[in-house]
Amino acid sequence: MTQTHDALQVLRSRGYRVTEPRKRVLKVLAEAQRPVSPYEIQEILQQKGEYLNHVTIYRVLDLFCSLKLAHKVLLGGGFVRCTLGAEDGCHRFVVCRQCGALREYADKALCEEETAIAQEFGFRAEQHFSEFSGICSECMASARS
Amino acid sequence: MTQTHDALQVLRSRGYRVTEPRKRVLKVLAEAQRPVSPYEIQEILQQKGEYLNHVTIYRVLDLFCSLKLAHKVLLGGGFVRCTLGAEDGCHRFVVCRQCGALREYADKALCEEETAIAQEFGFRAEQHFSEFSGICSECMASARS
DNA sequence: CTTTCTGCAAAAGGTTTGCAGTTAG
DNA sequence: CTAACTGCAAACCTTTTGCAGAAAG
Repeated sequence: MTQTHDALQVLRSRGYRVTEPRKRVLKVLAEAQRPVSPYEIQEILQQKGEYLNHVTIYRVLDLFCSLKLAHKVLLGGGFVRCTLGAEDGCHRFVVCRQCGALREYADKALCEEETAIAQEFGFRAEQHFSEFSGICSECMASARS
Repeated sequence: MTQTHDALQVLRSRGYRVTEPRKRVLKVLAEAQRPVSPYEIQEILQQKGEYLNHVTIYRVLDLFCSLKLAHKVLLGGGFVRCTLGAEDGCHRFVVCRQCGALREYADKALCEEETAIAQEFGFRAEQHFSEFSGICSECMASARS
């Protein structure tokens, strides 16, 4: 995972230390295919026999979010690795309401439209952040509803 | 507020009772210019000398959300009156990161674009829900940052 | 070695549940 | 009157804080 390696570089270059807990949380986020909550991260680690105090996990996630290495997904309330380095200030997610599967994307056109709408309301747009829920192909196949 | 009156009609027509607590919570939501949390609602009511148990507020909000009379805003975690009757399944918000001021809007073009993006990922879009943060005109004026 | 980070204990919020009593219709 | 609703108590889960000891660089 070069991506994980890059993240560690970000830590180092900003003067933060590369520690075992930080590497573990990063790995869980990288391997999770969906947003995971602090306590879920703890459980996942416990299954590998790697214990981390939940307070530590909270603090690591806080740090990661401030460095844009992770992102707090609001629908459901978990955390995900940020997969986007480009398109700054634009984090868009599709979340499957059934299984929680998540895809991140960025879209310039959407940002421009939203910025225009914001201006009509007297707002200056900064962070474009959107989540929308639907159902993924796998869940669509399994549940005929 | 005819809107409040309409909401009471929705309750009645769906077989729910129109009670004092429900009217009070509805009024607070209607008067609030920003998302309010359950405990904030309790405080606002207390200032008017109207006490409600927090559990009741939670249950009223749950009901309102299920009837689409209210909406849970994820940024910040409060609740707002749903101002949209039309454009079903489309709830978009601009939130001021400074003062929490909020505007709700719907936009068909955005929905269509998002639906198309979802399809590329194999998702069928259902609820279009977006929030984006910025800064409102008042906060822009007061803080020159 | 020194500063940063982690773990522990504990507290502080937020949210949910069960049940008895109240109230709307 | 009766089903629906509220209040209370208590449990539960999540998040935060302070401090002493451990570890990175």
